[in-house]
Amino acid sequence: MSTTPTVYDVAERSGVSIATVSRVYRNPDSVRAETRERVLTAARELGYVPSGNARGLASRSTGILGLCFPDYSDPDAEAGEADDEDAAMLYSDQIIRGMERAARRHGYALLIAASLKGGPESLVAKVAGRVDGFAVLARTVPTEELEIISRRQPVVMLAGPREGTDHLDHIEVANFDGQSELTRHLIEDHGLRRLAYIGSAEESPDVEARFRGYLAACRAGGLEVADEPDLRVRMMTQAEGARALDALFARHGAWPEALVFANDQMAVGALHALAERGLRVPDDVVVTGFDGIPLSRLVRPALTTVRQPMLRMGEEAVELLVKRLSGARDADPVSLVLPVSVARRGSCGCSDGEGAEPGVR
Amino acid sequence: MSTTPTVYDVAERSGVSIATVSRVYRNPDSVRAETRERVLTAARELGYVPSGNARGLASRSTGILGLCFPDYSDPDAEAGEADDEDAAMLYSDQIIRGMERAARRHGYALLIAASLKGGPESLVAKVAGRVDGFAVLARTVPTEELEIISRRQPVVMLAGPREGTDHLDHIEVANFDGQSELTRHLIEDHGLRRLAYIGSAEESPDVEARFRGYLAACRAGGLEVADEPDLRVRMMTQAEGARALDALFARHGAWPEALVFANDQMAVGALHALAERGLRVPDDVVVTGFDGIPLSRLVRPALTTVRQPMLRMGEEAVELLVKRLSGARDADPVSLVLPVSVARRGSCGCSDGEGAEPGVR
DNA sequence: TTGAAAGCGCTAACAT
DNA sequence: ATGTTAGCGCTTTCAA
Repeated sequence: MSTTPTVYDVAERSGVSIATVSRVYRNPDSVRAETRERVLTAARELGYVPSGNARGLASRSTGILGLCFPDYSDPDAEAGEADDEDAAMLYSDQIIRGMERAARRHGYALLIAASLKGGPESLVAKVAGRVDGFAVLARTVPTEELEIISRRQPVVMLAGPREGTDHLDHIEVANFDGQSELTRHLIEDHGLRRLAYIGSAEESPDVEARFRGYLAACRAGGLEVADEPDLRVRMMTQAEGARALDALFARHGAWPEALVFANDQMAVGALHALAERGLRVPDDVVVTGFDGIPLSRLVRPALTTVRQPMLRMGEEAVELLVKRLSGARDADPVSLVLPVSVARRGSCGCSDGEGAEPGVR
Repeated sequence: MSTTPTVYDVAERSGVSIATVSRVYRNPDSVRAETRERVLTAARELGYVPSGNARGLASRSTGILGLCFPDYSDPDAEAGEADDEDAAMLYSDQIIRGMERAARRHGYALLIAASLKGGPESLVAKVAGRVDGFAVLARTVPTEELEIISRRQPVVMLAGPREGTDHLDHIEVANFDGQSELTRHLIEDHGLRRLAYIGSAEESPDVEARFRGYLAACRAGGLEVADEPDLRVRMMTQAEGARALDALFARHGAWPEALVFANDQMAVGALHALAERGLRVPDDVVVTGFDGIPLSRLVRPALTTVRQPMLRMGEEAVELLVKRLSGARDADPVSLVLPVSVARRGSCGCSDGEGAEPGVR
């Protein structure tokens, strides 16, 4: 681990110029085979590895794509080793996976970084300075900052609404459509009329879109509903989902026929709490979620929910970036809305047997 | 997205030297507040973002740690959207998570890349050239190549045996101990004597270590066992786990009292297949796994298994790298063996109620 | 096919 | 507190 060999060392040892050494790596065919071997041998003997930094600097490109996502670290979470599945974390895991896969196909590596505010050197700047283009999960970075950076390099915004970032490529999921289709299913196919919606206090645009989808379906179905969710929780966790029941019990005269949760975590928590109270799902009350996390298939009854294609979101993000990087730099901003699908399972009264559920009884 | 502003542009616009611009970013306090503001303003107006490449080149460090892992892309896997949980993928997800978390704590970002062989520019070289240090999942990269690279920068090897990489830092999990403790539990605490071990055809060192742990415990318990697993499957998937039963049925005169699988996936598959055959677990036959994937808690009966601390593995890897990077470059190679813990659950006949199993009934 | 030389954008002494 | 000046290790014309 002494000194780091450079092109000069390799050049000297193999008796060629540094230009030739460079060529051997960038465009092997442009060098006579014999020379090439000589260079490669010298490189191996010296333990030479090209410096990505120098390369990037000279060629103005890094071969790296980036992803910035929010810091989900949960103060409470430190407790258990094998934590309970955190939806947000699963969410970003999937996106990472999707991006990595697609990036690899295109010959890129992936740089990931969770937000963490610091001096003038914010997270994005760090990432931005090291990649050819990157994706940002909504609400990770001030839009103003993104505006500046996107003048330099392709940026694609993931999830959230487009507000204030019309100049950026953008990918979102059909939250509105998904929730409204699910709600329509409850109303029309199951004939339910007393629904309750449990959303979150924090005004996440995605969650709001879901609620609006719910509202639209309710109204289309002739139900009268307030402009506000029946309940807003703080965290969208299982625990809060379970607790939500108490709040609803306390508040409602008429117990609803269906509990429409803004995500799966809460719905699963509710499922659990309902069981403890001796209420049966879906017979006594219908429960639905949103996201389609793996757990939603595993609980009994399996959770009716809306599946989000998060892996695909990561892949699409990379496709968009790559497209920009190979020419279409000044094309108009693209806005993709990925379709979702309603998974009709046991918790709304649909058959529990949609396909095999391998390994779980 | 026209030309990219540099320190020179910012310096000129704010009437200072490039050195001052640099200082504003690297060490804000060393610049008079007024000057700093002027620079920052100019930078904002210009849309300036420091080039990570130039920085890295000049300062000989990137602020990035890396991870290379195998390409798990499964030819068959393209089928289902929300695939069935792939153990290998979960494995690397966890490590990524752990590394990202720890890296962030230390102010590093994380560069991830799955293997993919190419010309003289192999994956590692690409990663290596862009990070201050990195971790490699065993069997991702030829040891020879690692040998060369590790002369330049810290490398830590994850999982696998240490063979041929004694000069590298290394972290592994106590596969032997875990499997032997689990086996001991079956023999001593449950009084079982006819066990069958299902391993894999591919000679993964980790899996071999598990088998050796099994053997050791069997012999310590006075059982006579062959030097080979009772069965070797090709893929360690749920499907193969289920199929393993047929093979065992066909081969054995005496049906074993316990099926000891080399991982959870297979064990879960077997659980399923046993249920279909009307065999009850653990009454008719005991089943155990290895890994402690989330699914292992969710199946019924819950799977007795050995939990691997993969998240922690990622964290420890970063700690090791950071330590090397801050001085201890020439210290002797470290070899960590992370302890595992046996999760005694329903499938071996232990109480099914180890702690709450939130949300699942 | 190969070499010479001019940067790429920044940091880090060393001056002032 | 701020400016000057060398590089950092590579890619890339332009010549030979």
